[in-house]
Amino acid sequence: MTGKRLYHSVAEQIVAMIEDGIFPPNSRLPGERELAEQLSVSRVTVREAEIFLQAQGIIQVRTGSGAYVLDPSKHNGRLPNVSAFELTEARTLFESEAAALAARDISDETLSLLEEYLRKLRSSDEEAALADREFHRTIASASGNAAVRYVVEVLWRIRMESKEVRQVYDAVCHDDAEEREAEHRAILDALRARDPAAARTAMREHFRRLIKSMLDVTEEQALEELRRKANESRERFLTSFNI
Amino acid sequence: MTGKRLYHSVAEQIVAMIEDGIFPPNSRLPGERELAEQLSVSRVTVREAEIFLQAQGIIQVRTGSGAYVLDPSKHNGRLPNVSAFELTEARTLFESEAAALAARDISDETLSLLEEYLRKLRSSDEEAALADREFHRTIASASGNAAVRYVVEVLWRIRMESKEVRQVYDAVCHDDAEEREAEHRAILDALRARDPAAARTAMREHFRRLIKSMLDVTEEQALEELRRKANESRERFLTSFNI
DNA sequence: TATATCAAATTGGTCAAACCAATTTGCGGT
DNA sequence: ACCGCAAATTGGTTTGACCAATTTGATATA
Repeated sequence: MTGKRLYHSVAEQIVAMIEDGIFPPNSRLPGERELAEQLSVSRVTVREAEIFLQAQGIIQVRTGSGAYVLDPSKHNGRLPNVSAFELTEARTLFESEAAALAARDISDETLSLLEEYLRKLRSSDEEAALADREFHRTIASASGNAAVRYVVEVLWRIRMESKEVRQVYDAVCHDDAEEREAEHRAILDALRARDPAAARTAMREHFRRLIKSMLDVTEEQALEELRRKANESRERFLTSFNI
Repeated sequence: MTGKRLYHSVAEQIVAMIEDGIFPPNSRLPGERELAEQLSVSRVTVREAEIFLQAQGIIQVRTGSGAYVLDPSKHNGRLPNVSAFELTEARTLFESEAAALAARDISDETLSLLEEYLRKLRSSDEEAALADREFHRTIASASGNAAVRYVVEVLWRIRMESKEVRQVYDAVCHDDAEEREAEHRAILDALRARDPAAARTAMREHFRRLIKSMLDVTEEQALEELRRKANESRERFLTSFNI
C-alpha cells in the first residue's frame, strides 16, 4: 500500500484529493504548513511530495503564493489508463508497422540476436518474459527510427505499470508457450526474408491470436467474478434469515 | 541559467556530471552529506534534487545504500531526440492506422468538429497551427483507443519540444497552405465515408507530401548553411592576410 | 469613490542539527 | 574460507528557525 518513502504516500494522498475533485484544476492547494499538520507529517515531507508532483506536471508551485493544480493534459510522466485490449490493439497497429520497417534493412547480427531471444522464449517465467520483451524491443530498434523505438518502449511500459493489464497478460502467457514461439518464429522468418509485408502480417497475426486468448481469459475471469459475487450474495441472503 | 529553485540547479549539476560520464550508468552518486558540502547547499536541498531526478527516472535512491544512476532508456519524462524525418515517418505509420481505426465508427459530431478545424486551417499563424494539431488529435481520439490517442499526443509533444524538429516543420508549413488543406479535406472525406482503407491512404498521402516538402526545405537549408560557412571561411582567410 | 502606496501577514525557499531505520562493512570466531 | 553480529555508513524524517517573494489590506491621496 504505502510506498517506502513517506513523501510518496503524501503525494498519493494529494493526487487522490485532486482526482476526487476536492482540488479542481487551477485551484490552490492548502499551504505547506497546513497540509503538513493535516497529514501529520513534517513540512519538509510535504515539500518533497510537492516537488515530486511538480516533476510529474501535476501541480505547479509558485514562490510566495502557493501550489496550484495543473490541467491533466499537461501531465508529464503520467502514463494513461488503458485497458489490456486497447493496449494490444495499439501494439498490433504500431508494432506491425515497426516490423515492416525493420524488414527493410535488418542486419544479420540483429537477426541472430532475435534467434537467441527466440530460444530463450522456451525458458519459464521471468527469463521468457524478458526474452519476449527484448524480441519486440529489438525489432522496434531495427526499424532504425528512434521515434518508433520510443513508442514501442512506451507501450511496453504501460503494459508493465498497469496492474490490470499486467494481470491479463500474465494470465494469457501461462498457457500459450508453443503458439507464441511459433508466431515469433514466423515473424523472424519474415524478417530474415527481408519481406516487409510478410513481417507486418506475421506480427499482426501474433497479436490477433493474443487478443483472442485474452478474450477467452477475461471471459473466464468474468465467470469466476460472477461466481464469487453469487456466493457473497447467497451468504448475505442466507444470513439475513437468521436475523 | 540558474532556475529559481536551488534544488533545480543542483539537479542540473548532477545531470551534467552524469552526462559528462563522471557518474556512468549503474554507478553510485556521492552520499547526500558529501554532495551537500561539495555543492555548498544543505542536505535537504540535495534530497529535493534527488527526488526530482528520481521522478524523472534518472536516478534511483535506495534506503541505506545510496543513489544510483539509471540507464538512459529508463528515463520517464525525457522525450527522445529524433530527427524531423524520423518523427514524420513514425507519424505516417501510426496516424494512418489511427485514421483507419477512426473511420470504423466516427460520430457525426466529431466529423463536424473536424470540419470546423478544417475551416480554421485557413487562418494564418498560430490559429492554423492550433487547428492542425486539433485535427490530428481529434482523429486519434476518434479511434476510440486511449493508447493510440496517447501515442499520437506524445509524438506531437516531441514535435513541439525539439528545437530542430520545430524549425523544420515551421519552415515547411509556411508555403503549403492550399496543399495541406486539400489533403486534410481528403482525409475528412474518407472518414465521412467511413472507409478505413481510404482514410489510411489519405493520411499516408498527407505525410508523404510533408516529407517531400521537408526534403526540399532541408536541402535549401543545407545550401544556405554551406553558403554561410563559405562566407565565414572567406572572411577568416581574407582577414588572415591583414595580420 | 476610486486608486495608489506601503507595511504587515502569508507563503514558499533554505538551512542547521538531531535522531531513526535500513544497508553495508568489517571484525572476530569457527 | 565462511558465517554471524556489531559498528559505521547512508538514506528518511522531524523540528525550529530565518530569508525572500507574494499577497493582502489598511491608509493616504486624487
